[in-house]
Amino acid sequence: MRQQKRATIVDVGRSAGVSTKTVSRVFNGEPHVSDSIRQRVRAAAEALNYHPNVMARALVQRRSNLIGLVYENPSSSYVTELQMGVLHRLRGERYRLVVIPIESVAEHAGEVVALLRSAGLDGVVLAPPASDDARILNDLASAGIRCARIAPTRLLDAAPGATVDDVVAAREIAAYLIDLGHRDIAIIKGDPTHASAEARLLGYSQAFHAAGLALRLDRIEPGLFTRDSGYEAAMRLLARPDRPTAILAQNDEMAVGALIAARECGLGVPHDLSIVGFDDSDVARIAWPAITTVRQPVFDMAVAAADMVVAQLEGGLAETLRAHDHALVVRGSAAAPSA
Amino acid sequence: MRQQKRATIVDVGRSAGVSTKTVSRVFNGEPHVSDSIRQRVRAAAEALNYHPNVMARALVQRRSNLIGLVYENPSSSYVTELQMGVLHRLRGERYRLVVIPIESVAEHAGEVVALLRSAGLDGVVLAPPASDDARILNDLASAGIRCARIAPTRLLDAAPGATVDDVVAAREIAAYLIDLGHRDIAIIKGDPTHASAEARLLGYSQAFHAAGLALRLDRIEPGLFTRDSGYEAAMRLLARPDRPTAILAQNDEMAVGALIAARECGLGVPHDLSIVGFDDSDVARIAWPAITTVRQPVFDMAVAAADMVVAQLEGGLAETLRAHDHALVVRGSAAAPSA
DNA sequence: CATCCCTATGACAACGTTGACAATGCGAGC
DNA sequence: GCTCGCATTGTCAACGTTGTCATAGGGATG
Repeated sequence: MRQQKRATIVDVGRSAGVSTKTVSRVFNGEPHVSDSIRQRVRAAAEALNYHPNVMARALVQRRSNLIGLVYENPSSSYVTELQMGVLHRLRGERYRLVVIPIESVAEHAGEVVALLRSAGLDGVVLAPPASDDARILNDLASAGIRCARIAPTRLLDAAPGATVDDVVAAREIAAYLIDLGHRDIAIIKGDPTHASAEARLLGYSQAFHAAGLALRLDRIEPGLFTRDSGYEAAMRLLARPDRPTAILAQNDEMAVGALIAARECGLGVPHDLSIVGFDDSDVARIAWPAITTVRQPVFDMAVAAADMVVAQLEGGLAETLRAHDHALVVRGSAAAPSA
Repeated sequence: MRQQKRATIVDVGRSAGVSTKTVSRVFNGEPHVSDSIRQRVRAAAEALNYHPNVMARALVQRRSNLIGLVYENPSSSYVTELQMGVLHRLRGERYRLVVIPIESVAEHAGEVVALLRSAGLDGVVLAPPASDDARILNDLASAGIRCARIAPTRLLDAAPGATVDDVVAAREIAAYLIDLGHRDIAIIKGDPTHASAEARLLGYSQAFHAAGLALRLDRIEPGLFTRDSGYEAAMRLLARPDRPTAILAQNDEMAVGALIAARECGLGVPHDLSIVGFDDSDVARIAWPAITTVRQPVFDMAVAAADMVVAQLEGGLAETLRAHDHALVVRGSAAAPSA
C-alpha cells in the first residue's frame, strides 16, 4: 500500500462541491462556513485521506512554526534540562522544537545564523555561550528570527532572556565552604568563552575577600564545563604536594569529574576533600556522595525563554528580562576540613 | 535596523541581469552556468543580502529536510544518548533534527503520525516503544514518511532498524549474578508497553532455568524504566522480611533508583545487596558504586538508524536490520552474597 | 418596499522556488 | 559551408496553500 498522490485541497473541494477557499476555511476553523458544508468538507477530506500540506501553508504564511534550541555541549545534563523545559512550554502548541548543536560558538559565530536560516526557524532559544554572542544577536535581528536567551550576561537590552545572578550564587557557595572552615580552596574554572565562567569567578573572589582570603592564581585550574575536563583539572590539583582541602567546581559536571578523580587518588569525599558544584543538575543528585551545589532553575529558565519566543511570535509582545532565583543546596560532598 | 522585505530570487535575477532560473542554478551548485555569471549572481545576492527561502524550496521539492526523533521518556539518559547519536550522523548534512516527545505511545498511537505530518517531517527515527507499534508503522507508510527503528522486536520486516539481542543480554547479566552465588534474586521490570521488558524477562528466566532456579512471580516488581519507579519498586522489595540478596533492574535508571533506595534503607551496595542494571547508560558510570550492567550501544544504534533514514531519503536504498552487540560491563554494584 | 448590512461562498492572485522544455550560440565534423 | 551536438540561458507552469476582494442572498430597518 504505497501512498497514492496525496490529495490536495483542490481535490477535497471538487469532491465536496465547494471552492478551495471554503475547504481552507474549514481546516483553519474560520467562521462564515455553514454547518452543513463544514460537515460535507470534513467527510470528503476523510474519504480522500486529505492532510494539509504544511510547507505550502508555511510558504504563504511566512512562518514554519519551528523553534530552535542552540547550544554547545550536548552531553551536559544542563542542556538536557533546557530542552525539557522548552519542550514543556511548547507542548500542546503548534510549534516544534529543532535542536541545533554548535561545535564551538566562539569559532563559528558567523555561520550560526546562516544555519538557522537554512532550517527556516521562526525563533530560537539561545543557551550559553551563544546567548552572549553579539554577532549572533545582531544577525538574528537582521534575519528577522525572534529569540530569547538563557542566562545572558551582556547586552541585556539586545534581546529578552531568563537571567540568573551568577555572581551572587557563586559568592554564596564559596562563602559556604569558607564557613565550614576551609582556607585552602582550589577552583576549577569553566569554559572561558562562557561569560558565566568569569561571573562565577568574580563571585568566588568576593567571598574570599570578604573572609580576608587571597584569590591565588595558582589555585585556579582551567576546565571546559565537561566532566572530563573536571577530572583532568582535579587530577592536576590533587597531584600537588600541597593539595587544597576543598574544590569549587564551576558546574556539577566538573564536580563529578573531580569526585571521580578524588576516588582514584584514594581520597574520601568529603572527609579528605570537599567538593562543591554549580547548577544543581541531575548528576549532582545521583553522584555519591551527592554534590553540594547551587541550584539554578534551568528548567524554569528554559520554560520562560520558550515562552518569550512564543510571545514574540504570537503577539509581538514587549521584550523583557526575567530574573530567576538560585538556592544553596547542601548535600554530602562538603564538610569541615579534617586536619 | 529592522529587516526590509527579504530579497527574493527575482530581485537577485533582476539585479544581476539574468533569469531567476539561472540564479536558482547558481545557488544549487548546478552545472551549465558560466563563471562570469556565477560571480555576478553571487555578488548581486551578497549586495541584496539574499537568502533562499527554505519553505518555497521545500514546497516545490516536496521535502523539508526535517528528520524526527520520536520517544517517550524524555528524562532518561537513554534518550539523550539516542539524540546524540542521531545528531552525530546528521552533522554536516542538510537535515535537521526535530524532537517529538510522546507522552504515552500506547495511548496516543493513533495521533502520533498526524503529529509528524503536521511537522512536515521527511523521516523519523522511532525509539521504543514506538518502534514496535504496528499502528504507527502502518500510518507512517501510508503517509510516505520514511523511518528507522531503534531496538525493534516485532514486525521485523515492516521497516529497517538497529537491533540488539535483549534476550541474550538479559540472560548473560542474570547468569553473572547467579555465578556470583546469588540464589534469591528479585527483578524490577520495565514499562510493560515496551516489548523489551518482556524480552529481558525472558532472558532472565532462561538463565534461572539453566541454573535450576525458579522464576518466582512474587519476586518481580513492576516499574516504568524511570528512576522513581525503580526507587519505589526497590523500596517495596527491601521492606519485606525476606529481602532478596540481589536485584536485576531492567535498565540503569531503575538501578540508580534501587541504589538510592538501598542507601536509604541503610544497606551497603554491593555488600548487603547486589544491584545490576541494563543499557550501560551514562548514569551507570556516575553512580557510586558504579553499576554493573550490560552495554547496549545506544549511540551506535542511533547513528545506524539515522543513517537508514538518510539512505532511504537519498537513494531509496534497500531496507534492512542491523544487529548490534551487547557486552557485560562489570563494575562495583554486584558481588557475592555476604550471608 | 427599498435600503442596508452581514453571512456565506467563490474567483483569482500571490507566496518564492524549481522542473520541464525551448531557444540560442558556438565549435567540431563532414 | 552545413549540420550536429553540447553548453548556456531563458520561459513558463507548477507546487498547495491562504489573502484580498467580489458577489449573491437574506433578514432587519426605515
